Amino acid sequence: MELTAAEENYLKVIYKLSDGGKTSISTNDLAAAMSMKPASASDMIKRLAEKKLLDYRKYYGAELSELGKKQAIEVIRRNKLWMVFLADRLKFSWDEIDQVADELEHTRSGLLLSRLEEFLGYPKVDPHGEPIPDVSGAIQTRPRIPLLALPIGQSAQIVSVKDSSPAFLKYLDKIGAYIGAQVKLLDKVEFDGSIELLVDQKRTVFMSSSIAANLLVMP
Amino acid sequence: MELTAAEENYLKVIYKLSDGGKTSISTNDLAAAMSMKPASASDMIKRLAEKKLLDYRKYYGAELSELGKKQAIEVIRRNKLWMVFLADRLKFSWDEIDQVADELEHTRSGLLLSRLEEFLGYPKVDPHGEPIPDVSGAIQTRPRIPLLALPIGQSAQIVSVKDSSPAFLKYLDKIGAYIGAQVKLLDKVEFDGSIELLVDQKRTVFMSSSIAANLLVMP
DNA sequence: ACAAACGATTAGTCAAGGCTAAAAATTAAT
DNA sequence: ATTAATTTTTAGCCTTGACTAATCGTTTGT
Ligand SMILES: [Mn+2]
Ligand SMILES: [Mn+2]
Ligand SMILES: [Mn+2]
Ligand SMILES: [Mn+2]
Repeated sequence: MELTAAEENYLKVIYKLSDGGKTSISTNDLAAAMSMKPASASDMIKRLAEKKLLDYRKYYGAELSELGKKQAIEVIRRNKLWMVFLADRLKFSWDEIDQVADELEHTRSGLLLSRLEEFLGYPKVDPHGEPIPDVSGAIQTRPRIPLLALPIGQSAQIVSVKDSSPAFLKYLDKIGAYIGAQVKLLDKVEFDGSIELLVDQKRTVFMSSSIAANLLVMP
Repeated sequence: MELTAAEENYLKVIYKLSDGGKTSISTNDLAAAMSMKPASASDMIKRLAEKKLLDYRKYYGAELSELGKKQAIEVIRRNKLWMVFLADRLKFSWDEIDQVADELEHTRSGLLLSRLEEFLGYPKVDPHGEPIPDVSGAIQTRPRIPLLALPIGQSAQIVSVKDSSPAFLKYLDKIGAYIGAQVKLLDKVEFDGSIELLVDQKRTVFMSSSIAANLLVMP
């Protein structure tokens, strides 16, 4: 079953919007996430339904089928492996990666993918700290909590960022809060939820709650 | 001027068929080289002419314009850099490379290309020994002659292969005649043009003239 | 309960890029 | 010089995947 690049793009976004294909998504949400018009999304939903990639009841939203889920995960796997290549080997910064990986992810060649994975040393997470699905489609999730949920005085490792905007990533860079950095929550301000953080045992940083809310850590 | 993948594929093939864009090519030849129907090639030629990528007189063939030549060389450059990546880093064998590189070559990102080139160490030749155009489009050709034209007793380095068929490449592998290998022409049989060759100062090989005709060497 | 608002689908259009079949132009053979 | 063969172009059709405008269904506010 050969999917086109457009179909793969839709599947990937549907998967992400619907929390791993578990919940139903609306036409307008899909269109917005794809930066397209609702009519186009509606069209594509109908076609994906015909190909049995999702279950669809008119006017009531779409949900990925098992097959659709499998295909979406495959695309995500390709995307993340290319992300690792771009970040680790080609020294792309976080904010430059996504667009290029969105193109490379559609190169269809089983050999390419397995060789790339081997070349990269079988990475387990992408540059944002998200787990990479393995060859069978299994996604190994690690226990992680929002930085804000960490008890005062406890240390943890930054494992993931929820926002990918250049501004946000640039800020993280500035304070040294990269993926894998060790942090310790020194204090929480009750009033506005802002926090005081020790980064890599070196630097103390004050951070607003809206920033902290986008960081996930592993205690 | 954004070119589609289809347009880039045609330009690349036109360039190669027409000896660097210098001579005019026919619709049928182009169609055959693209594995498409003459009607489709005719269609595309018309569109490329409208975009000033080639000069075209109905019924009399097409020739690349300076602009078209420049674009074609750019595609070839991307193609060859990916080839080097696939061969050197992902350990693809010669016969597995071409199809995948034909897909990767269309990924459009100036940053990607320059970083990839840097990562690969600014290679000068592709895995077949063909020179890689530099960033300005210049192609540095090296003096090279057919193996058959080498005088008896003279040594030379294999720099390029003219055939890319799996069977041929497999044979070269077997006798150790990779790109860069040092060879010495020991003897020529007048009758059938076959030759006796010393490969890498180690092995003596007998080779038919049809094989030898596909090897280019640098004395 | 019904109208208005909102969300989703359909109808119709377009461009790219393939195809087949038919027509036209060129080239080769008698 | 005609005719025949070959090459090239055109005409018409198809699919994908976008769009706008119009319509249809559902949900909400009064
Ligand atoms: Mn994509
Ligand atoms: Mn290509
Ligand atoms: Mn067309
Ligand atoms: Mn459609």
